[in-house]
Amino acid sequence: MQLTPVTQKFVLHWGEMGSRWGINRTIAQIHALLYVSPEPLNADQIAETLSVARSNVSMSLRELQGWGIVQVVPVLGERKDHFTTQQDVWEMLLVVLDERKKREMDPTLTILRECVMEAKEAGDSEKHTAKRLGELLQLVETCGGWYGQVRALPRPMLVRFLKMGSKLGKLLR
Amino acid sequence: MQLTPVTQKFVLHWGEMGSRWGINRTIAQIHALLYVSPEPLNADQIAETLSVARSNVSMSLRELQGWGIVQVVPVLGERKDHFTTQQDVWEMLLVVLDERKKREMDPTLTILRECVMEAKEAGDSEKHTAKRLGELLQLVETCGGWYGQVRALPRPMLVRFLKMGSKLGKLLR
DNA sequence: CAGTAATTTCAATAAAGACTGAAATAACAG
DNA sequence: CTGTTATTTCAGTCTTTATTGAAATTACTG
Repeated sequence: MQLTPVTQKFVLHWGEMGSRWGINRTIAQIHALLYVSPEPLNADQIAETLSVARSNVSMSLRELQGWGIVQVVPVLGERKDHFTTQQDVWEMLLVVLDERKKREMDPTLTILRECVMEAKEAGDSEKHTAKRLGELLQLVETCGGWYGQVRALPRPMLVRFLKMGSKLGKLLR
Repeated sequence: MQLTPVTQKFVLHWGEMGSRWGINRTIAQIHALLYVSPEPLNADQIAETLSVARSNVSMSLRELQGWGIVQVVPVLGERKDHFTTQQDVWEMLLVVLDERKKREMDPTLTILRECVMEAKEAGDSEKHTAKRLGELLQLVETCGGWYGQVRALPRPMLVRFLKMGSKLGKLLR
């Protein structure tokens, strides 16, 4: 397996972006590779193509499966596991957002609620803190609630909604 | 300067979240500290409170200023620089989103466009790649365009829009 | 059941990233 | 100017995170 120039460019960039968003570079590269690959790949092919250790690929694939964006597919006449990623980009985006919401936003909500409670109990000395954290909490809650609504839209409507863009202003009056 | 339990809890959590999103832990902690502080703080106070080196604080503050969410404020009768962060959480969110769009989304758009072009030029052999990257490009463009629209809404309308949530479904029919 | 292939685990190592402190520079006061 | 205070820079060090490869485990095949 040999990367074409285009694929290589994309894979490298995707890895770079991943690492800026707190995702391990190699994991992001594997994801990119699977995304553009016309066929499912097995772990050895991935390792060879990206020049990383087989064991690293194994762990990374597991991680990606944990995120729900990579899955094993059986390939006829092949004994090794083969892997693909979500082909529908919208679905992929939503799955990632769901997961990050669960992993980062929800715990943040919990902590913020606790902090606001505790700050209120502490009385005057923490009045300012309570106010600030309360505002932050509200923001996170609002965004979370909004996402929940959007998430529940049937796909075509969601896409329509996002493409609508320019009509937003009018719509809201 | 001594952190209260509530503040400490918040600062630590914020630092943790930061690092999951590709933002240096200390930088995120400083931001959190400034956010809840009733008054602007100088670099020495920050260093002492968070137990990090003065020089580290200096670099981190510079980074935060680069992101546009921390600024210097003059304090009467004080010679040292004092720092605050955006008090309005919505403004803060938008500033961060703008910046990440500029730093990560825009370059990604550029690369994707180039890749799609090159893949098309390469003919049949890259047909599949062209299709995949084209779909991804479309997604990123759609999201970017939508954000631009939302970003342009006057603040109150933006908040109203996000709080509306539940009416979204009906609205779109 | 062997025997072989595939995968995973994990201790050791390497690489990347973050932090410090000493020294340089800049800003100010008298 | 000169002395003092404040800030920044950056080479070296430390910490964390990522990666490897050998060994163990698991999954198949005949």
